[in-house]
Amino acid sequence: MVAPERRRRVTISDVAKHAGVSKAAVSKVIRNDYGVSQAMRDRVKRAIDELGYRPQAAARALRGRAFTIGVLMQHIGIPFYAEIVTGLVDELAESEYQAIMIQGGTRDKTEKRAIDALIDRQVDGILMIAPLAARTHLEQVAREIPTLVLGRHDRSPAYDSIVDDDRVGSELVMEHLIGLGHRRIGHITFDKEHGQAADRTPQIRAETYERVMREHDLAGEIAVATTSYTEEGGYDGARELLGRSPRPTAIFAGSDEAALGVLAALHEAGLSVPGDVSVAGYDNTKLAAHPNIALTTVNQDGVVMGRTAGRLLLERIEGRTSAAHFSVIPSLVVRRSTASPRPCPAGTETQMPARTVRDVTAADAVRRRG
Amino acid sequence: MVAPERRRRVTISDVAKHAGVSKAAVSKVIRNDYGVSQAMRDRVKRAIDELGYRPQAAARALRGRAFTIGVLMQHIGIPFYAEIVTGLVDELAESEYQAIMIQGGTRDKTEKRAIDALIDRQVDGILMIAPLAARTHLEQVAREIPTLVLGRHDRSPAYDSIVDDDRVGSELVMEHLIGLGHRRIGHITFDKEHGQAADRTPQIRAETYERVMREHDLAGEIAVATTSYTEEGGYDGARELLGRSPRPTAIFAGSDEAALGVLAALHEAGLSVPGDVSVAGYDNTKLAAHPNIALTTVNQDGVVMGRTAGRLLLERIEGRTSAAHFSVIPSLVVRRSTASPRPCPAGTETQMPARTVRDVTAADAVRRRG
DNA sequence: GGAAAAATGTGTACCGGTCTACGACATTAC
DNA sequence: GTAATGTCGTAGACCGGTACACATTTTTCC
Repeated sequence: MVAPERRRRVTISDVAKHAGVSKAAVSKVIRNDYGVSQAMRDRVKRAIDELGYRPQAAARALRGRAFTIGVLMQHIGIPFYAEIVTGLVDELAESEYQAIMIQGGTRDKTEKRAIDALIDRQVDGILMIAPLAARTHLEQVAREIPTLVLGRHDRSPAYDSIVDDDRVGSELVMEHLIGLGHRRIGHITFDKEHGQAADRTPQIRAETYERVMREHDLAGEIAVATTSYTEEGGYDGARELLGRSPRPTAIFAGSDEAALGVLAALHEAGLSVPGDVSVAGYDNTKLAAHPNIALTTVNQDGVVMGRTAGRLLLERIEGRTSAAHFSVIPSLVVRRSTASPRPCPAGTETQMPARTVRDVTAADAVRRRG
Repeated sequence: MVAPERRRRVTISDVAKHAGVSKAAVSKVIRNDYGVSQAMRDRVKRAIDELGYRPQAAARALRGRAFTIGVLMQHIGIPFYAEIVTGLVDELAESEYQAIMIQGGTRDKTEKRAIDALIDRQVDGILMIAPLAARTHLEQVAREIPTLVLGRHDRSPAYDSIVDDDRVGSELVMEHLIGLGHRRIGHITFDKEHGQAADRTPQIRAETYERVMREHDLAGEIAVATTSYTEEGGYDGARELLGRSPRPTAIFAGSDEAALGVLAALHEAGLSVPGDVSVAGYDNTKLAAHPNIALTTVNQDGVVMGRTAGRLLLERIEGRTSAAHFSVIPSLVVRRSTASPRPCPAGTETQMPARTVRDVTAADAVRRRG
């Protein structure tokens, strides 16, 4: 067997020669530039097809664009991030741009390396999902490359941003629980001491929890456990809240991850859900939807966020200079983990619709902000 | 406020000028090339630090390497893929290479576009996780760029490959169930009719199931439902198996996804797990580990696979031409979804350790194959 | 001490595109 | 008929690196 001789790739010069025109002409056709006759266009396009030519991104990047959008995320295994990427990829599908993902990890140092890697690869735009970096660093990056930050509440005129409206989401949960008749509602949050919190999300959720409690004259029932938004954090937080007397009849965990820990703690304590304690989360992760878990939670439409991100980035690349900030309205997903505090007649299970999603349309869900 | 004037990036020429040497010298230092004195090295390195220079990947790619490994996957939200990437990133951390991920989607066309995108971006190596493409196409890609295919059983001398040893994994499940005393064990598999199956994985699992049944003189009890490896497939398959009389006391679903569907179907039928029916899956997804699900399943060490993939790709890039094929030995994770078929005395729950993972060390888990 | 060998640094042609400047030609205006 | 304008195509510099060829030292060895 002959060694597989690596055949040289077809270049723009090959196409030019094959079509009997100049390199410049081919380039113009590829980029849909001005100053090409229809005849020329057809001719070049035929040559491109015949040779199976595809421009090399690296060469293009050197002078013009790389036609690449870089997406930075801590970890690729997070379902919500996957939704965002789905939306982004969807939006970019019609364009010539390609999305590439890079893992930044959970440490400042590794994230910086990842961001640098994207810049070094000349991406045309960067979508940062919940980055750890300091705001000044983000602004510095944005000065070099169109940047969109998703999931952080600290806006900047230097870059676009998209966030979930955590106020609305938290209100939805609280009004739901209170509407069911709960009064002793606990909350699990976290602060900087317990992990990397470059963002105010937990604060907003906790503040809203307290505000709604007060608005319903339940200030005396406020009970917050400050741990972290992880399964362990939820577990610890739940144990703390359950230790109080009287114990809460409902727990609003700041995140689904934490809510899973809460469920584990309740399971261990021999308490039933929602019979003894109702549980609600935030984020609508895939786990939350599973019938064996059936967690009431808040859904952020990641796909819409991703689509919007793609659109905004393309706009920026096309030259927009003013910053755009979007807030996406979440919706409540009621499942079987929440019910009225009074137990139902023995033997019958709470009859809540298993997967009622009060969805808003994409158009409603996104609203432009000042 | 002054418009943020985009400052020109520091280039190799800037460094050369600042250090008072030639471009070529700087390039040599960067690449650790032969023919540089220690004095020169120090001088250039200082200049690099002082200016904060980082080479531009696009420019490097044009002539030499891009220092980029491309990872193709259907979807970034799959936890097992995330593990692989973790291992890969870990392995690459010491090198100068960076991993970028790209979504291929679930259709041939979108996958092809993604692969082309990687090639156009001049990546130095491609890791394809369970690609859909035909073998000939993969070989064609491998002729251009060092390629490693993960999770497909069809080897080729053109590219390296890493697979889970599905025979061993399936044996582990079956021996476990039979060891518990089960005889009527059903299996859920899928075939090409029910989805994209470029690979023989389901076949191997199903064949092993049947073989082990026969080896234990249980040929008469063999019951296979052919649906798909999805939650819906598991649901449908379980309903089919449960319809038989007598119904199986255990179900070995070909994948965790399918197992989740099985659980849903059992739940709906009012059957308890593992009291009435034991359930085992394959893949050890994150869901399977959750206490509310606690599924007995087979764990493939994705991190080890990723690390191995990284090492093999770097070897290839360095010039290895012979193909390497690795098989990773999985391990059984026993959780609460499996127990002996005879119900325990009423009131006590089956006492199985919740999260016993019989782990093999990384060294044992990977073994080289002809 | 002198020749051969090794070590070190530089000049410069690339890589494959993009893009500006410019020339040739056609069309319209006066 | 000539000038002005517009359309179309090409030449060639350029992007920021790499790597080869070569000149110039320095070292090694008799």
